[in-house]
Amino acid sequence: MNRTYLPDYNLAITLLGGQSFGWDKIGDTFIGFTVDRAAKIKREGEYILWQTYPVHDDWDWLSSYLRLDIDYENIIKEISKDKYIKSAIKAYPNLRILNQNFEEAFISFLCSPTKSIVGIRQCIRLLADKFGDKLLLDDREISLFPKAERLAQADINEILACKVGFRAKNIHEAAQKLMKEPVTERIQSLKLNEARTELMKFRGVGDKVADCTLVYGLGFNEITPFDVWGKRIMQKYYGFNEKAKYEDMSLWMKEYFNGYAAWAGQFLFEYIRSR
DNA sequence: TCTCAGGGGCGAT
DNA sequence: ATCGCCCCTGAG
Repeated sequence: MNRTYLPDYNLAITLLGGQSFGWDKIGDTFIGFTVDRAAKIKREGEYILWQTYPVHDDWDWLSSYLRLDIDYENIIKEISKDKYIKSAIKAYPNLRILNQNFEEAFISFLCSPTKSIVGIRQCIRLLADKFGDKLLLDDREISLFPKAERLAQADINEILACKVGFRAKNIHEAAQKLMKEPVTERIQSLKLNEARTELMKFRGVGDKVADCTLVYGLGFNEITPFDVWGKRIMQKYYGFNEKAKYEDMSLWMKEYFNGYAAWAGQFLFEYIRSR
């Protein structure tokens, strides 16, 4: 295991909250899989012990995944102007947003509609076991997140067997569409609004799935996804009424948090939902 | 055993 | 713009 100084990073809530679905805490070690790497991370005081697989010692990958390139202090400073956010930061210090692979985040959130987080996690593991590459983490075999290419080739019934229900068709279609043209490269090159429009052209992608993909898979900081909890919170704490539209709440958050709505939302929704 | 909501979105009105 | 339905699971 490598040892790296990283005091201000809340591994538990960042890795096990609802932004990525491939992580488990086994004993005091976080073990997770993504589409191209698996990793072990363990906190030791102000340091982390870590290893990556199948490529070992890949700090370039891990630091990018953990998104250590952003100016976290500044973001915290910016969003702390809101009193609820301030409380949330106090309750969950050092919560972060991960930088996930675009296709991985996209496919993950295609599994999410009307599912609980445990449900999504279960689907992702079944898909990984059926379609993902296998590799050995020391003494333990683990499946990587399936590549879109593999899902595109799959029989729809195989995908259905992963308990995704009516989402199977959406996942299959999306994977095929990602293979057809260089859609991934193109979407990754677009600005926020254009990328959002492109994502919404996929079957199964509405406001929520699009925004989750934009924030967790494409690195946009300036918007936040609203789930049912998010909507309730906006009503309870920020004066939106029951009829408030997704777009209205989204625009307001974008303005209010001035470029960092993603981070504000992450704190806010994590904080209130877990109470 | 049953009901119900769960980090929504689609398609018919 | 509204509303029933999509498939499946775990909680109550």
